[in-house]
Amino acid sequence: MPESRVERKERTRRAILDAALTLSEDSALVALSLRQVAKEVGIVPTAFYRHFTSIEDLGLALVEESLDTLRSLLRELRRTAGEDAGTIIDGSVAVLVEQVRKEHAHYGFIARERFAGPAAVRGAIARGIELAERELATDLAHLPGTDTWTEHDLQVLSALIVGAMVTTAERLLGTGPGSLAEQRVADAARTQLRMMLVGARNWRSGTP
Amino acid sequence: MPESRVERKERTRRAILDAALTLSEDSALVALSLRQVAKEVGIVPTAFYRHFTSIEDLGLALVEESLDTLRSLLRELRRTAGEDAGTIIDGSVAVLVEQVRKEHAHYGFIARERFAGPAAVRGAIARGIELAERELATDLAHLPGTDTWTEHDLQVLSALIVGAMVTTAERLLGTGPGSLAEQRVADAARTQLRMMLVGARNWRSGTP
DNA sequence: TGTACATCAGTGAACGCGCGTTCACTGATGTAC
DNA sequence: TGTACATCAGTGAACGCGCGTTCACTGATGTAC
Repeated sequence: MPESRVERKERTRRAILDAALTLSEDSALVALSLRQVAKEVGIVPTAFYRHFTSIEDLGLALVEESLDTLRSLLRELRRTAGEDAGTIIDGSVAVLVEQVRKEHAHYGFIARERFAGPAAVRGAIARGIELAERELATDLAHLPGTDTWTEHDLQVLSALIVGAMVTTAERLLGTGPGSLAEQRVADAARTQLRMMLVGARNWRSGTP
Repeated sequence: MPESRVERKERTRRAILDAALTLSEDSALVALSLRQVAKEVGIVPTAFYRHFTSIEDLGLALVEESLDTLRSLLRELRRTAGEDAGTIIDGSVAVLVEQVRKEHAHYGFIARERFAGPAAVRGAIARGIELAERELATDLAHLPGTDTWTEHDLQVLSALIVGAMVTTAERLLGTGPGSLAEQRVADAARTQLRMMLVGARNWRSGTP
């Protein structure tokens, strides 16, 4: 049974998105040209318009699917929780490494566009990270030992942890899968999370 | 006394660097064109070649002076140290806020090019941040209470602190000078440093 | 101090190139009867 | 099942535009004597 028209169209659309991710890999979305993308996909430049109204439109689609990937990471991280602190830490770092490996194109895209992208893209990424901070703050509030914490301190700790995870993800992007460097980054991340955990356990809100 | 030829040349060179920083502000170095820069400066495109051999050459000059700014921040931070922990934290955050305000163009440039820039630029920025991590690790080793720490743990804590400072600087870039948002970011940074300090004080290397 | 020459930052015309976008088209797939 | 028509992903020529780079130039500043 041959490919239907909609299947073929979807396949080309997917190829355009993948080509855009590949081509922007060692530069930025803003440096991408419609003709480059079309050439990489193997279609004529004008055929691009059957799938996207402009390069900006393509960029927004990439942001959306990259943020989807980010949201699925958050879901996966929460799914892993529930055990004791040490297990949560090891499990979370393992999930982070695995997800960054599996969707490295999306995470690379987010890292690149977070500050260098168009204003709309930067805003969307910032909101995605803020969402992660708020969700983590809520989770932290339900943990034992945080009943004396102010909401503000929970939010600040959450931002610290998310920031460390973002930095870890960015470092992972610079290492090869299964490499010694990757193991060192993952190991440092686990130690950092443990240090923050020790800090949190000994923290009393209101202490100067 | 009229401007000498070398003075005038230096002034134009400075104007080109400033125009490049301004024009790349809401996009990236890669999106900058020689003709745009020349127009902004008020010279004819070909006059650009009297000062730089290419846009890439201009980019490298911007990286160098941005990294100089980063190094002067590190020097300033170390100069402030020597007092008790609370004073060090308040002083460091104050210095960071002040420096990011004063040289926001350079810090913005670093934030943008850190992941989206050409490989040579990304490498230079990464080395600048690694240098900060190593220097801080050395400073931490000379502090009382860290004698039981392994070198590895000192390095990891250092990376955690530098990462939080980098994230703080990036957040400051998104706030207005003297704004409420700026105060909130500075306040969160102080609290985060205190939390990490509490973690460090209760940390024992080798603890699982 | 005055003159003759050298230097060189900035000019302006010209080039070939890749860009986004328009338009009329082709021909395979899908649908109505 | 067969035919006639509609849809629409992809084609190919053409356009005007901004780009980096070349080249010969101008005229003010600097230097040698």
